[in-house]
Amino acid sequence: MSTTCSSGAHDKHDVYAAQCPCRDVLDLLANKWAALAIGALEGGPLRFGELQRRLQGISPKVLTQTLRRLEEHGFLHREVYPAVPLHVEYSLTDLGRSVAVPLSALRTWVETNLDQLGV
Amino acid sequence: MSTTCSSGAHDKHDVYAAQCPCRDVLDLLANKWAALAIGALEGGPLRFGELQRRLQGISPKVLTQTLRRLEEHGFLHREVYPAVPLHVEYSLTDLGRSVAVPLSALRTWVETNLDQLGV
DNA sequence: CGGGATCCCATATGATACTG
DNA sequence: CAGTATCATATGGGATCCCG
Repeated sequence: MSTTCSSGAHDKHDVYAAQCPCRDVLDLLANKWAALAIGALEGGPLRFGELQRRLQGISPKVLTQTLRRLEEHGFLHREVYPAVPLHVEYSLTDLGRSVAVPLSALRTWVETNLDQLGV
Repeated sequence: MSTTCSSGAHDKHDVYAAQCPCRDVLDLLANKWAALAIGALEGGPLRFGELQRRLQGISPKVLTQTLRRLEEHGFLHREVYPAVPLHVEYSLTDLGRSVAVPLSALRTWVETNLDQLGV
């Protein structure tokens, strides 16, 4: 077994444990848009509209939801510049840059191995 | 920009493109159980019941759904041994073992950085 | 043992329109 | 510009029971 599957000792860091908070984090990252949003911010801060343009097909409502959840968990930072017209920038935190690494690896895997799949 | 965000040239391998099949694959992996199931099989073939015990909290219906989808996409193989009682084994294909790498990295990241998150 | 069949709900996702 | 408000839908997920 590669990962901890013992279940019983220290479930707190075992994604396979039912009540492990790890699962919440994994669920947060494992949705249709979170991984894409984080990846889009790897190149530097972006504004709401720029993000919406990059994440093709996302609606403003869903984009807001996604960004808010990621912000609550400390993956990204939201900076408001009070001006007219309004200016808001989203950027990765250290934690966000950290998780961006494995997420990028996954995205890259998909793009690279797409032809192996019957899609 | 780290990944391809140009959108216009070869969207076929750009997860950010709306109609890219990459997205379907990413969505397949990005659900509550798929990544866990693949990880559980990294140590070798497992039977249905064993999988259900490892993926704590999953119902038989959802486990079946998860396994079927992964099988359809070529990530794992389902082998039936006609005997009484019935014996069915699930194992990773080459493709499954391949994608298990980035997925493990993600799971490990979560388990490792859990304390950095307010959970 | 390994599911299939059902019923049901929560939530993620979506399309559109509107506003500070 | 950057969202919020609404309404609608899809589907993932869960619980239970049953069957070969």
